Amino acid sequence: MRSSKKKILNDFKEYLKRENLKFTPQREEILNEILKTKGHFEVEDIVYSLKNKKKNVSRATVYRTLAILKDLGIVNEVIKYKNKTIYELGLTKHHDHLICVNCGKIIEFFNSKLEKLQDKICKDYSFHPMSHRLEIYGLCKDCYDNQNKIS
Amino acid sequence: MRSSKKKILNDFKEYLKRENLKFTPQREEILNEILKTKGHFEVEDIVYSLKNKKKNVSRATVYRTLAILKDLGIVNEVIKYKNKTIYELGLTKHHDHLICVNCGKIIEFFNSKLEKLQDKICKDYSFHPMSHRLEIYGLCKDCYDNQNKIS
DNA sequence: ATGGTTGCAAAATGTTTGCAATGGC
DNA sequence: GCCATTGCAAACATTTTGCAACCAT
Repeated sequence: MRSSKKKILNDFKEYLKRENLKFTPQREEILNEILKTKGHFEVEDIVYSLKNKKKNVSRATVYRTLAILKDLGIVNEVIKYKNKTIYELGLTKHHDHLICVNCGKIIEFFNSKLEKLQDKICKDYSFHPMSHRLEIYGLCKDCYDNQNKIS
Repeated sequence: MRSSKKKILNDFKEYLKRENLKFTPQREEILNEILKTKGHFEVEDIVYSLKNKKKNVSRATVYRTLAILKDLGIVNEVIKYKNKTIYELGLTKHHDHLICVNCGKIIEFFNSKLEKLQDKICKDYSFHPMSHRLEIYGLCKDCYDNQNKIS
């Protein structure tokens, strides 16, 4: 495993200590829940899972903890979709998304040329990039084939 | 002018007729306001401008009209930033965005190499692209300089 | 006159915040 | 014991919606 749960937990604890924050059961539960989630998630997912497990963690605490985890880089905001924020575990290698507008499938990809080209563009505009998000919308192979079969 | 205001207005009227919708003074005022805006805008900008001109158009109507204009392709949602939607006139040539996380400034750019590279990537994944959105977050020159001045 | 449209206010949604009680360290 | 943290509810911000009056066609 690239980054073990143990290591992440330690990073989290160290970060909290460094920032003079406290390691609480709630924060631990939230982190655990996020680590269990392999893909994308939103606040409500975490609240719901914890409630199901009879762990009492308030929605406010989830929001507050996510803010910390975001600062730490353990989670990233992926996108605001339908007025709500979607997060992902930020430990995986950076990647972009191909999103099928028909079936909703999300294909992840990474292309270093693309990354370099973006850096060059930023330089041209004297812009100092911190992160980026590329979403390409269209039809995945299956949906494209199906569509052409029918018509 | 690539697409005159007159033509857009006509497109709008035709679309409304086709969809069995009505051309109302409010819809005309909203469209005019949007056409006057050269760059990005949000709902509040439109509401505020119209109020200043003593044109009585409710916020609800602005939202409802924007939904129509979005379907028609006259406006596009650019991003959801800080939980609010930012729009732009959708008639301009395709471009991507550099977004300053400090001052919120949005810089537009277009790079044909980038477009071609994306097409290639899609081909590699047998994905048939229809549109895309690239947002690069970071610091604009001014904010970057200011930040480094202080510390 | 018919049926879409409007403004309003209320509701819905997602997120943030003030505060008293709690609990890490 | 200090001070960050928590849960709660209230506050906020944006967007959506129900409804009665209205108006474009």
